[in-house]
Amino acid sequence: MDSGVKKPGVTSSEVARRAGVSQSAVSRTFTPGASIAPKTRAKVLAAAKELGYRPNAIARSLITNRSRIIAVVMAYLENLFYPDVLEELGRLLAKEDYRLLLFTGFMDRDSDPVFDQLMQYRVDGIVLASTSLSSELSEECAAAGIPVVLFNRTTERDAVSSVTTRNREGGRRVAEFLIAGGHKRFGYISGLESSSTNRDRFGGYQEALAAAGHTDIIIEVGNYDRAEAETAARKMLKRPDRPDAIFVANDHMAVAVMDIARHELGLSIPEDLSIVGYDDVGPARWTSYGITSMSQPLKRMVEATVAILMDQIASGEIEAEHRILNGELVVRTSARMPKAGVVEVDGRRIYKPAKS
Amino acid sequence: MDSGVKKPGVTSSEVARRAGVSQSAVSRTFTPGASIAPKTRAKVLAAAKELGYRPNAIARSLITNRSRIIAVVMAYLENLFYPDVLEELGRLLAKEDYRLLLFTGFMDRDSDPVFDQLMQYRVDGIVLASTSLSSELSEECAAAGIPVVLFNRTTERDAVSSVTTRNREGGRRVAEFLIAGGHKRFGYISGLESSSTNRDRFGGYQEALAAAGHTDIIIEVGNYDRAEAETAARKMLKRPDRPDAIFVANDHMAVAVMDIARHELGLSIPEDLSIVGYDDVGPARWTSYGITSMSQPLKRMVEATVAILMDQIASGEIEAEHRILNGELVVRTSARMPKAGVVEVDGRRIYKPAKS
DNA sequence: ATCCATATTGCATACGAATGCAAAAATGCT
DNA sequence: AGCATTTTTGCATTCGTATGCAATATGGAT
Repeated sequence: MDSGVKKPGVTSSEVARRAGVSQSAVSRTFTPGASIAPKTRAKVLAAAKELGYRPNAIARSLITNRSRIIAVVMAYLENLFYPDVLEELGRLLAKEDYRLLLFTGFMDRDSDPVFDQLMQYRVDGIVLASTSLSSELSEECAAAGIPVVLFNRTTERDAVSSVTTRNREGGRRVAEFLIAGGHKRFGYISGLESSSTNRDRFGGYQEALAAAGHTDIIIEVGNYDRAEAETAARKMLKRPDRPDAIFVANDHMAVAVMDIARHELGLSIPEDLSIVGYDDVGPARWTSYGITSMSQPLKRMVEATVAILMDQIASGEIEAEHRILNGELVVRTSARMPKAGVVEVDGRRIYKPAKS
Repeated sequence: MDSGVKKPGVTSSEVARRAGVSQSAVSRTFTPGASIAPKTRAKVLAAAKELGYRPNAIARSLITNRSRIIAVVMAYLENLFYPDVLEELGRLLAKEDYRLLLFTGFMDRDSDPVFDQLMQYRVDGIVLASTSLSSELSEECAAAGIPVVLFNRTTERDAVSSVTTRNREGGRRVAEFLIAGGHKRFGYISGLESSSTNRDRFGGYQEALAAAGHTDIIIEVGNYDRAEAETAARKMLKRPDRPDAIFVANDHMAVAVMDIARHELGLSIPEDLSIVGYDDVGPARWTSYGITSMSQPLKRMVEATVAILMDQIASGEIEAEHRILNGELVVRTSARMPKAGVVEVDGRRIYKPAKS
């Protein structure tokens, strides 16, 4: 229609004039708890609709000092786990009437530019699912008084909240499962060595293996990256004493490892080699892979994340809270099955050893 | 440290006082083109650093009437193509000093709440990569004077900009490839029937098949959804006259179709059945699938998208622009190869028939 | 040293909505 | 009807920054 010079932008004052009331009345009409007579309210709403008025969130933020925006920092989206998280986060935040500002695609050292942005937009909260710059960034934000939740990771000083699963138990469970399956030589393809998640998963794995007398784990580094995982797999599987069981730190890498093992090295899975992953993400469920994997209860993790944020925003108190959820070892076809301990729950097969 | 009551928030006036200058000087220090003496600037910067000042983007937006925020609307992220797009978009937008507000996870009819949000936050531009609510939403936004770019889709009335690839040619190319491969019975597993992308891909496929005398295409609907694609594949492949070549409207579904064909129905690919997909997305490249697929030049598509937005924002003119890019048929192992026409470019094998 | 052109600076105001306060209107009660 | 409450309303101010304008400082040329 019009040549679209700029944006028009109907203001509350215009609506007020049109409705024959004060600007305050308009504001109160659009403010949930405010004192406004039903009759006035109706007049205002009518005028607003006629003019196509929508309250300006920017102006509102300026005065309320809340942006109703949550920043989400994710290093990369290649691993489907994160898009899934993102989608669920978006859903829950929308339900709480919050928007999601996404920061992604920079694994570098430079946390500062990101931090600057966060501060500049006065976001009400932050979800940190970035592997690398967690600690520095989280400290800064916490210091600035902005609620932060570390998603699927933690830092030593627990000054900042986090939502994780029992990674150590998970690693232990994987080891028990593989031992019960009768495996003899164990490998581990690690994630980012600096990440808490990786340390814990490996820690539990190593611990349980050691308890069973296996102290020689063959380790390669995958850094949560597909290409690096491929290289790691090649190296590990070309050894004369190649493992007959590999725990891969996440499914994203496990998929790559399986591809290399099967199609490049001609190994049969699980006959020649068992593989267990972590996350229970989409591709793990695809029949071409069927990865036996420690699940992470994504929905509940996201729920907890949002709950913590909402709590802290509402109370103004930033007290670090650590939510640690349980995962399950979902049994599929990528690893040899133990004789006992696999039970069926809701159509899924879960490894649940009797003792523990 | 402090009990974290609320957010402190250093203001430009505080910095001004500290630096012994006016608030205007502070503002100008942080405004790229502004007139400010180097000496003053230095003083301000020093004071700003001391106090930990960052300009308040909210307040700035209020007065400049630009939020430097681009809204991205994506229906779902399950298809890795979209996370990839998202990541690249984030990268390029960041480079232009724009933030990315993500809306996702609502396939429903209700475009209105989303639209409301967009308007309330006075976003400077919108990228619409949502399949369903494209047309309605885009019209509304365009009417409001906000630059909109449809990503990987179009509408009839070309009042709103779009970035797509030659889907019709793509469909045609796939047909030519399959015909050249000596296939006899052709199937198509469609995406959302209402989407322009699906219509075009199928249109080209059908057209080229018809030109070669094949008028009986077996069609099932997959709606770009994995589960539906599985059902579609089962139905199609259990027919006595099952096709020996299937064009699946995107790779996300093609993966599911391959899983069903191979593991549920025991078919060999490409011996018993050839499959061609679209997008050339991550899993298509994984060796377990090796999907022959029409590529979409993601980076260039995103580049074009951002370019259009920046143009329109800068000029204030909203003139619909349609960028249509070329894809290539990347040949892998999921479909029988024709005798001729496959050439190697940059280590990838591409189907490029001599004639056309 | 003087004067002019140019570069800097501060003042005052604007952006659009929210809100404390006091005035006004509506309601309840006797 | 008269008075005490309670509910609504409008006024005026505030949030933090940008910017037009006029005032001032700076630098160069003569």
